[in-house]
Amino acid sequence: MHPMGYDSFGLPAEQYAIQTGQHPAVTTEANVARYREQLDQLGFCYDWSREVRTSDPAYYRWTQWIFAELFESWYDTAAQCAKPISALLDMLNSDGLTSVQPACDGDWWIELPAGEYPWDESFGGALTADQWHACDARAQSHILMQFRLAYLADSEVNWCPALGTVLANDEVKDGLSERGSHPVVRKRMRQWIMRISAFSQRLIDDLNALDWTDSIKEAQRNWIGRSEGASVHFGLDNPAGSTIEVFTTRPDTIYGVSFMVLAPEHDLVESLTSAEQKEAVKAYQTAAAQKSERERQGAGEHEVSGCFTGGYAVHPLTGEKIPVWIADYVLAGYGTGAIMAVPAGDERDWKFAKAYSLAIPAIFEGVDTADSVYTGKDIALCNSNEFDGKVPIEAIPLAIAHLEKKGMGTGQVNYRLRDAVFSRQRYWGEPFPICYHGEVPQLIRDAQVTLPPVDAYLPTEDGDPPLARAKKEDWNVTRGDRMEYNTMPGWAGSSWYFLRYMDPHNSAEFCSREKSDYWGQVDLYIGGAEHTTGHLLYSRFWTKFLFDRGWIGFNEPFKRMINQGMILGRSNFVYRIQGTNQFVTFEKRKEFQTQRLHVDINLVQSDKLDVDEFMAWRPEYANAEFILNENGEYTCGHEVEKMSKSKFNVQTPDDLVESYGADTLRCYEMFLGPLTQHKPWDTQGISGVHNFLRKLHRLFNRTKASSIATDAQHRILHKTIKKVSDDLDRNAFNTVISALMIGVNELLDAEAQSAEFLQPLAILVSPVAPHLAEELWQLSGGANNVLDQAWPAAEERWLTSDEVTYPISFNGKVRFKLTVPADLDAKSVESQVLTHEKAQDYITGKTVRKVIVVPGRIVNIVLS
RNA sequence: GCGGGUGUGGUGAAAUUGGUAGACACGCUAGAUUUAGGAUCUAGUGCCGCGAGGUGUGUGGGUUCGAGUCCCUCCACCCGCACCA
Repeated sequence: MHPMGYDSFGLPAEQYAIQTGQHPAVTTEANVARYREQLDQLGFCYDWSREVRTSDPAYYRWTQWIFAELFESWYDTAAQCAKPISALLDMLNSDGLTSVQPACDGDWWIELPAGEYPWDESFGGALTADQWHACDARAQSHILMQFRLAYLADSEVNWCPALGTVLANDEVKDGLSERGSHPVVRKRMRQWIMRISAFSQRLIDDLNALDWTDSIKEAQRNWIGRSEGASVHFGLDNPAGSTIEVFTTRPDTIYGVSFMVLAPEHDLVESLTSAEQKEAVKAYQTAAAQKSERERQGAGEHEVSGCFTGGYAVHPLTGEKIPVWIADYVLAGYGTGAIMAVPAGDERDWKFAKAYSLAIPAIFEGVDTADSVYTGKDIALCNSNEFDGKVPIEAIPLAIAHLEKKGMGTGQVNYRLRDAVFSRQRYWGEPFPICYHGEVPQLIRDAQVTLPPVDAYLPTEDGDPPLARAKKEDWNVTRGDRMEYNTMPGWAGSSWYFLRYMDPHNSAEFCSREKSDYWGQVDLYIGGAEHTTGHLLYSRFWTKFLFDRGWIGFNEPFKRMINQGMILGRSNFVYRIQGTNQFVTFEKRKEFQTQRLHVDINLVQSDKLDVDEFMAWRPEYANAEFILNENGEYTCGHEVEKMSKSKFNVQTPDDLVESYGADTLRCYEMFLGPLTQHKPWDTQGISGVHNFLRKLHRLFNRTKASSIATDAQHRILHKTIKKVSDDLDRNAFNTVISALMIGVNELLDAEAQSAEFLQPLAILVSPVAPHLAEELWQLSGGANNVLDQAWPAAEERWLTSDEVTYPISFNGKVRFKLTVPADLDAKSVESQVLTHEKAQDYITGKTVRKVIVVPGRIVNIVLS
């Protein structure tokens, strides 16, 4: 099966709709037709009866169905398996949460206030059946939401107030929106989220059985980021009885804790902060919120910053008072958003302690940590009571046991992988099959929700997503108080399409079990390594989910994968002066604070921008102003990078097909280099490949029916058959082309003229140059179609030769060549070489220490 | 900083298991042919050297009869993630 489809929801179509007012379905349709034309023109053999489009309601109906099933599922951590929510309900009704551990946030009850739920302040998550029964329907639905695999929760987004919309990281440049150069802030928003983190361990473990490159597997492991350590509770005075939970990979260093740090957004910051510190803390929090995620984490040198809350925690083992700070370097989204700081043993804690003159207790034997930090694991601990004299490898398990005994902590495994935000405030995506009764979301399962028409593809004035523009009667289904206004992200439809290929027209199921059992996993997946931490992880997640629930019989989507290299393009840039609509030429860009923006390469000739076309390109540039160079021109910057729609550096194959033909383009692309390597798109060498195809044509054009092939010609042909077959098997398409070039050159030299003899060559060429191959097949008198012919076999008798030429080397340096009968044994080769007159020149006056004869390959004579 | 990848002529690259480094092309040089050409053909083309020869796969070392290939060291560039407790 060799199918093709379109991941046809997404930003470029939506952006175009915003600019032109045309419905994205219309432009998408046109684009698909265009792609199909190009694919056909290039001679690709896809099974078009299996084509899918993620934006087709008949397809996204099943994307919606999978979402609904995720919503109706929870994860049993004991069984490591996704299960239907009905099973969890049964448990809750009989035992509460006493005998089951659903995957959830460590403090899932934190946003369910004690007053409104049947528990008090000291509730720690151990819900009883009685408490469950005491909840009303609304409360029960909120509790269940904490355990669903698709759930609603607050999450931070890039919010651009001026545009009234949420931006992707891609659309934010230097803290300003790429479009319009407006400020962007971080904002909490109610979002659909996928509980991929529940699958973390399986996503790591199951990598072992996959035939993928080690680099991709390693990158996924790092992304998932398993770390072992302990969860430790630090008590607080205020509010009395409360605790800060931290995760640490080094519980053995707990006696070196001299302060604690919370993320500025941490829930406990408010109650911890003393009256005197209130203002400073507030200011720090505001400053942190105004920084974009990129700025806060990445930008430039990491300057330490933080603020004392005025509050204190209690050390779980020593009972000492420990100051609690907030700082940027602790991330709200990782672990518990809080750390115990051990300045002696952690780089960042050490820098922080130095910057704010906090104590650095010495806990490593013979190491003075006043001047430098020690992060190794080879030195024994000191000043650590029961861990004194032990190296970390011994002390870590001891520390965990000790904390557990005292009830102050537990051993824990943490994963870096975060749950995946599944909402987009966009129009051109799958609508959710969800309506709301008040705050409570409800699934719509008896009818498919399709995208309603809207008057504009922009957010509403209140900042609601575009779908909020649809009036009640615009929706094909309306339920509850309102419909869900968000749409699904791009990766929704692309996470399962390979299953739809197996059963593309099924209107009763996403894919019948019979079909998925028949086809099984994808045997070979050729895709880009740039999807490592996105698509390739999400597909694995959804596959495991569908497997757990019994809808498919395998738990990994892609058995074997080859990562093709990216084709790189040459991008052009313009430089916008920050906060203005003024663009400065490349030569003068350093005189201003600018944002570098991609510009469509079609508007640029030899790096000179056509400013009129540029102004017409997008409405926001209609009244752009330009600062030109001395020649009155606007020069663009340039860079070679991934060829991509979002970088506006895409070159279409059309012109090349026009002047050289589709077969030349196909062959040239293969000839450029190995499949897995990145290659800049450069058409310089295309004439060489074009020449080759013309020579090939000439070879077939001068055939004579009466001609009979010589032995030498047979040897050339069969050598070529073998090389091409072998190289195709190992996906070395670049050397397939050069083997064919060599074969054709040699056959031309050998004046091959027998049409029948040349027929296998036409078949060899058919995978790389199908159009020409068909013509050659006809020219050589072949019947029917070249593509239906059996692949030629290389005959052994033409591959062997009765003679073999040995390179003769002395001390590893090749000096001359010697041709001997192929069946001559090593001993005889040796004596022939040593008695050869040319050998005497090198041997004379020296001692032959050793003679190495590698049969069929080389002879090496070691002299001293 | 962490992780991954890549380093071979002027350029894209080949060398599949440790066995003649630079196949096959592009480009370049010279010549032939042509009204002309960015067409075609012939010869040459890693570097140094008139030559014999020497030298050469990012650097330095090692293993081996033999290393682009294996081991160690360092360097450069590219990609991803960027304070992950």
